[in-house]
Amino acid sequence: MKRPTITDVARRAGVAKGTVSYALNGQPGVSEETRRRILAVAEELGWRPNPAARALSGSGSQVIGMVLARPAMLLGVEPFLMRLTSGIELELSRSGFALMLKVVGDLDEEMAIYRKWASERRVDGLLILDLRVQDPRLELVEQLGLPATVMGDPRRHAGLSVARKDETAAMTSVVEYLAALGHRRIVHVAGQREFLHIRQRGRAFGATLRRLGITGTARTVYADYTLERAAEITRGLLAEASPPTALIYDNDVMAVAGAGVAREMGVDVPGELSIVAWDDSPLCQFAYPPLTAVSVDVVEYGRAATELLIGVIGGGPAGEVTAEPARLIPRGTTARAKDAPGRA
Amino acid sequence: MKRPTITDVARRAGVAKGTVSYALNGQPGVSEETRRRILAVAEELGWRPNPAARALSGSGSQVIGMVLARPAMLLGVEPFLMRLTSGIELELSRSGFALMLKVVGDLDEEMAIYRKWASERRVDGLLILDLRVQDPRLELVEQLGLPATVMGDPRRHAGLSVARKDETAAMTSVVEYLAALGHRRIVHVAGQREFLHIRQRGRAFGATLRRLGITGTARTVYADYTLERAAEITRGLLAEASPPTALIYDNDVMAVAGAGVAREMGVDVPGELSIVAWDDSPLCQFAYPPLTAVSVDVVEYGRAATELLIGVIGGGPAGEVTAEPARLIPRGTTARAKDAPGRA
DNA sequence: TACAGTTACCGAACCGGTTCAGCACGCGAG
DNA sequence: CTCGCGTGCTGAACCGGTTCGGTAACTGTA
Repeated sequence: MKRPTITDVARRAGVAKGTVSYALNGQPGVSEETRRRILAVAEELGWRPNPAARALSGSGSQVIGMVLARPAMLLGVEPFLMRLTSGIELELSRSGFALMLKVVGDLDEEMAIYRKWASERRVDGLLILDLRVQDPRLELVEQLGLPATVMGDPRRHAGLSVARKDETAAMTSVVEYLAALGHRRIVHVAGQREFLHIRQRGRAFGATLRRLGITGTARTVYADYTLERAAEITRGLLAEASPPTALIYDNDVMAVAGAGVAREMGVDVPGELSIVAWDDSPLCQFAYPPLTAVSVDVVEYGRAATELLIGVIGGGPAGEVTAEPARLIPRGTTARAKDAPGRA
Repeated sequence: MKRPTITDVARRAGVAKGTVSYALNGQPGVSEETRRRILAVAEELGWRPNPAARALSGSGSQVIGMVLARPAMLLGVEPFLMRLTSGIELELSRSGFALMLKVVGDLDEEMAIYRKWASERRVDGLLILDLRVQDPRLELVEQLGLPATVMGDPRRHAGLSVARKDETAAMTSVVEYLAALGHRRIVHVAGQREFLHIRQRGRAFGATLRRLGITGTARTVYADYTLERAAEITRGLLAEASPPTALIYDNDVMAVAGAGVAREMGVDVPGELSIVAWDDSPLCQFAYPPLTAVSVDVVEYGRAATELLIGVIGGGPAGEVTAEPARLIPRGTTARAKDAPGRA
């Protein structure tokens, strides 16, 4: 009834343990015939490797780790994460790796987990999310010697792999789109300013406006990703003497909340106010009116990042990938600005 | 530079490996003085246990597993999952366990993972989600001998722990609430009929209606949790000759989609149509109008289920917990039925 | 004082793999 | 025929813990 070990296979096949190990791992030093026989016996006995034993004798644990450092309240509202996870799993399944997930409250706890995992050899590599502007994790991880893929676009990345996403190009296209609709008073209701990708969007937002010669009301306001703040900010903006005619929200749920506030205040969307949501999701499609959204193939992004990581764990060099450019999907929340000058 | 092992600690403390092991695990057979000395040395050297070594010599892996069998499309739209995970982590952190997460496409793959994990001793226990009406997983898991907590309310549970949630009481209170508002034409737009909790809600829905003497239009319609179906169904219902005056959705995102459809069709919410969402979330609060919702403390539910599991892994008997009763939180999407008879 | 029982510790086996040194054998070259 | 070398396999050490049998020293009892 007990699970067969490599010793059982060896005995049954009439060879030494070591030989079985070589055969099962496709290493040289075993004749083709013996290898076939060993594989047949292993199959027959239903042998499965014991990851603990493997991990103990130097091989990795076949596990990659991912830590989410977000207040519990914020976790639920992000479809992004689950879709990313789907993508990660896609790649993990092919390579037989498993995913260790940890949810913590802040960056310090996250780094404590990295230290723990490293010292316990719990994971072979890390996926690093939610890059900060000055991110202490990169240095730590490099110092710990753990392979990692950084998801985002860091300036310095200390020999780690990077899965980039071009926030700048995406934001530029959004602003250009709104500008082409005649919007001049545009506000970017952003997520937490600590996040690098948010900062990058903010910069691109400002830069594009300047390039297009749009000045004045246009600005970025940081909302820390909570819906409370997003609603509050939107309320404030719409109550201004000369309110914005277009709002860009850094995620879909904030956008829904924002649209709600507009409606509550009697501001017509998209008649008087255009809204763009970042990160398209089913919610965007089925809200009313359906939200114009910036769509990124998050699943593929997660998959590619994981592929990169597995490559490094396998001994390859650190690499880079860049996610496919985001696409702006116009739906029902964007329209020509009410006060737009007629087409030139 | 290498990480200290138990042997290093033993040498440094001048005792045998075995003694160190006993001391570090708080087992008897070591004098108080020696124990203190060993602990001091371990601390000084920064010793950390190697989980692989522990797992290899009989102890568990200190990991619990959770498999999500849902089509990738459905994953993103469920705040429920992330909040549940927060609760799970709460308990795992105290006990030093880690969470292994796997996302698969269907129940067969899920069971394959269970077999794999069991044979590889990857996990010490399982959290089983999304209970089906006839759920083949329960038997499998019992057969594999893996401790598990079943989240839901199964008829038979084969010696496994159960974390119950009283769907019946919750649904009953929702129906009573709507009935008290004068609603007679109520439809329950349900999730997938395969899920046991959905079925339980459906039954409770019907039973309560019968008890209250409400018959006719009232019924449950299964929407499979996709927003497409939910929107489509809502559209169909509202187009009927005698459309429902109240809709109960099995999750918050379907409810938002439903409210959108109503608006699109010119049906006033809550004037002409009341809407209740299951699983309260920030989205419910900040949608407009804010959604009346059934609120469950999902975080605590996850925590309690995990506590139960850890108990069983620690050798305790299988147990049961029941989540705190759901609370109905009236917000802006429910009102007195338009055609309600005056108060008696 | 002799003996049994306890306490505190030692030493070794063991978990299930990986890896390396070494050995036997066969084959081609000289 | 002998030497040298590559091939194919063996046996053992090793990874870092846990656990168990054994034993020396100490304690209590008759």
